[in-house]
Amino acid sequence: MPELPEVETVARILREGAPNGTLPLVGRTIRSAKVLWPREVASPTPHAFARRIAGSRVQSVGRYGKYLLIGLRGAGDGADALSLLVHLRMSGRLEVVSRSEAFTPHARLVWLLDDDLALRFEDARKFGRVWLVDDPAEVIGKLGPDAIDIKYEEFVSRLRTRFGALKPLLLDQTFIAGIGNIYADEALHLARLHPLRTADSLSEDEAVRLYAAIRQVLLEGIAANGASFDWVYPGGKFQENFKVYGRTGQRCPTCDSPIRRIIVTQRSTHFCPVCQPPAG
DNA sequence: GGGCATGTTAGCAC
DNA sequence: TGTGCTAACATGCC
Repeated sequence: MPELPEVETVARILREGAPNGTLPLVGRTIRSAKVLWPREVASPTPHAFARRIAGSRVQSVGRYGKYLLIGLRGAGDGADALSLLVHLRMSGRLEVVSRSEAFTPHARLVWLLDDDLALRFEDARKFGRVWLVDDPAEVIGKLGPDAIDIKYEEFVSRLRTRFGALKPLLLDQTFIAGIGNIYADEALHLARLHPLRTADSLSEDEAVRLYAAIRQVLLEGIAANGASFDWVYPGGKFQENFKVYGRTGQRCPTCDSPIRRIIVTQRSTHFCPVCQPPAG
């Protein structure tokens, strides 16, 4: 499921709960951690991870790029601040559930909470990762600015140091953090830029369009609670607004031309050949 | 069975 | 150093 808008939606639900009765995670005490698939614990060792997190209390839930940042206060006096970071990768889901619902077939980690609740990390494809660190920068320190927070001046100054194609650039989390394959394609279409245009070829006007398009598609995605269109993740509505992603051969909503699909750096890339002409 | 999948990383070449 | 290509991670759906 997870690009910036989907991760933001998960963070909001963990912070505030959800209308369907899902309770907030903030304020809960983590009694213990059950590691069902140790390879998803990136740091420290799974044993140390479980030992160190036990007894801590959830202070905050945030997001940076595609990472969930869960702020903890450790157990005991002189309690140290800890950060639990979760990356959902391709198929991760993180939800507060009742303890009786926690141990599903795809549950990879389960944190047992107070009041017979649990925080469940399901991940069919096992690509997800969790970290327990003193300082989030140990994990996210090399990421670029968050794609929602970045200001235009910084976006352009970073853009002007790059020379490669726009599609892989938008997916480069050290350039800008949070954009994935869907929102990259949607942003490039909205900006009327071909995915293989190079960063150094953009005019000032085109750079403005790209910046504005990124903001718009991400904010619309957040407003729609993200996108969901397969077996992985129910909930969001943004898939109903896709203009190009997954619409190969269908009509461009702007100009009625058939949407084309190409492969760029191993990723499916959808664009309108009329609205997004190649450089030339 | 083959092709596809919202992500990231390592190794390699230029 | 920047860029981009390939393979790998592991599983499930169509």
